[in-house]
Amino acid sequence: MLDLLGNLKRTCYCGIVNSDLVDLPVTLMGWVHKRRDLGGLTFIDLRDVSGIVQVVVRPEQLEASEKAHDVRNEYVIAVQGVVRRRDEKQINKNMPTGEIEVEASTILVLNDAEPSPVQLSEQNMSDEDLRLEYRYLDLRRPELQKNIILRHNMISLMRDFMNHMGFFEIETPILMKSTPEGARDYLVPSRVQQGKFYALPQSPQIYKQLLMIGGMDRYFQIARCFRDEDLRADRQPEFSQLDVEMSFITQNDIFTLMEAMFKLLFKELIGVELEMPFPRIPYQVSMDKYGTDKPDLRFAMEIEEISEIVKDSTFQVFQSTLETGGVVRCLKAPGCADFTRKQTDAMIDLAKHLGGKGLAFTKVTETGFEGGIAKFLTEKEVTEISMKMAAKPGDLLFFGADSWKMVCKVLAGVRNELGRMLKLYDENAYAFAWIVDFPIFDYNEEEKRWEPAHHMFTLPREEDLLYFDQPENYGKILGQLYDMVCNGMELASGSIRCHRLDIQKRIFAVLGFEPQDLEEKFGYFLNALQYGTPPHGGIAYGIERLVMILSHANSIRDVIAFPKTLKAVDLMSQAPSLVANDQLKELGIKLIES
RNA sequence: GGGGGAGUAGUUCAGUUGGUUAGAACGUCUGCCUGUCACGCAGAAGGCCGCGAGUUCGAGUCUCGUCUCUCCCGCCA
Repeated sequence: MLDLLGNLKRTCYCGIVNSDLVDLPVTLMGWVHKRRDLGGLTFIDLRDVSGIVQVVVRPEQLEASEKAHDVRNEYVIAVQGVVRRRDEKQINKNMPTGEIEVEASTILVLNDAEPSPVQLSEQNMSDEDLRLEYRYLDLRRPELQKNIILRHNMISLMRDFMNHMGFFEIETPILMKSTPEGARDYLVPSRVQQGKFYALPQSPQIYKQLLMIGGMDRYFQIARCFRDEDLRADRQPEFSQLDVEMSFITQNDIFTLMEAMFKLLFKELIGVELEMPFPRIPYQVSMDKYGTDKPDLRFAMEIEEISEIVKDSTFQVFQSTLETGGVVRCLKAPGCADFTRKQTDAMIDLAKHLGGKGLAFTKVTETGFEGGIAKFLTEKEVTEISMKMAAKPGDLLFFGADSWKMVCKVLAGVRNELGRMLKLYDENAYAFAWIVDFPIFDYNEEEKRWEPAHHMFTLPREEDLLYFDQPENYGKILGQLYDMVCNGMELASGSIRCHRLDIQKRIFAVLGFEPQDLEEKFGYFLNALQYGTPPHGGIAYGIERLVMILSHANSIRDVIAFPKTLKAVDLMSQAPSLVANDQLKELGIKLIES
């Protein structure tokens, strides 16, 4: 028999019942986490969002006792009772509320529950697809609730901080014009304007710049963004950004502001004191040392270029690589000379997996190099490589020989894998950095044209403006672009924007935009630039990635209340779904038979 | 679009070289139990071995295809 709540008021959360409340009456409401029925005595672990407390029901309380026998896991109940201190022998040290318990006088069964199709205990978790189908049950897991609440607390702190610093929170449209540069747009058909489509924002980039032109001075938004690209463990089709833009500032102002925010976030949320300021590493330096623009700086291992040393090498792979304009670079795995065949093979597989042709290696011994490609190297080469790499007996050297880009990718992958395997860092460490001075343009070899390396509304460094007249030097034009990275993850990306129409036009010229195309796609924005655009810049943070870092979550799905699978499906609601023909007809849309 | 991993009771998993009736634990149900907290004890129900072909006297096991989930590459200015 189910009870109704009536006028009963909850007086306390389960997880915060403590010894201060001993002998006081409480009314608790929550879910039956676990029932232990001893025949006479019944214990109920009662759970709500705050935690779990043990309720004890004595047989003398006839009605309550009867109900306690009948409840099952996940029933929703209300308990009226008195807080009691447990006897010394009965204290449960594994429970935050283990020193007390609630002696029930009445129990109301507010709702019953079918047996859960998913395992709710953390030890023996059900497969993720099943948990996603029953996400509302999965959300009852304290671990997941913790992440979602951490996310709330973080956003709340961000709002307070931005507000305190004089920013206005302004919402920008969700239905906007499609700009097919960059990621694929999610399109929304218009009924009123048949045959036309809105796009969901990939980011509010253009709007926030227009807000600066509009004189709003300092803007922020917790912005929902949408990208119709394939998913990853850290990528969902919809995600949130802390989007920030400010006028009359320099790159350094943004760094200072954001460092202050991070100091606050880490202190308040996880009690970590971050060291300030974060190191600033030029893009080129990061690529040279770590092979990536999002280096994991929790460990020191660095890559060295040895092309010059092996330029006359008889080793076929090095020779042909260098002849075709490639590079040879080396990564030292300290103390790894005892790697088994299986382990080195695993590294070679990783290299191939990342797109490389392979991975050369050799072991460093007292007398020189041994194994792998040792037999192809001259004594002089061995000496010089040893010196350059500061190699010691017992080390293992990996060599990447390919185009510069590919060597970077492969050795960066190997470096990260070694870091993980050899546990070269403290899991709880945070190594932040600003990566700065990105090039604005990147040459696409296949299509023989220049592409924006990051984004095209960026102000070039003043000293690089002369390169716009020198096509051979387009690649040297660096922008006032910056990323914040932490533990090998890109947390934020931003730039000082191009507020000058003349410079912006030169950028578009390099990218080869046809005037008509430009007008159609960005006309309204370029037009706006000519009416007094203040110097401005900003940054955008991936909210989910930040929560992942703070909570040590392995998957972005663990920090989103209702995430989608890698195929962009919501397993619970089965979105996306087919729609009725009438609905399509109204929109003027006809599906192609396939 | 490409490559790897996974799919067996409600759930998590085991299942040998292809060989009788596919097992365990948790959960569920029934009964007993007044200090449990992974409560205990006795019993029971519960299976399209993802799906479809094929090989075979015989397939959970081998082959091919397919679907789903996952990790990575491409992609993500």
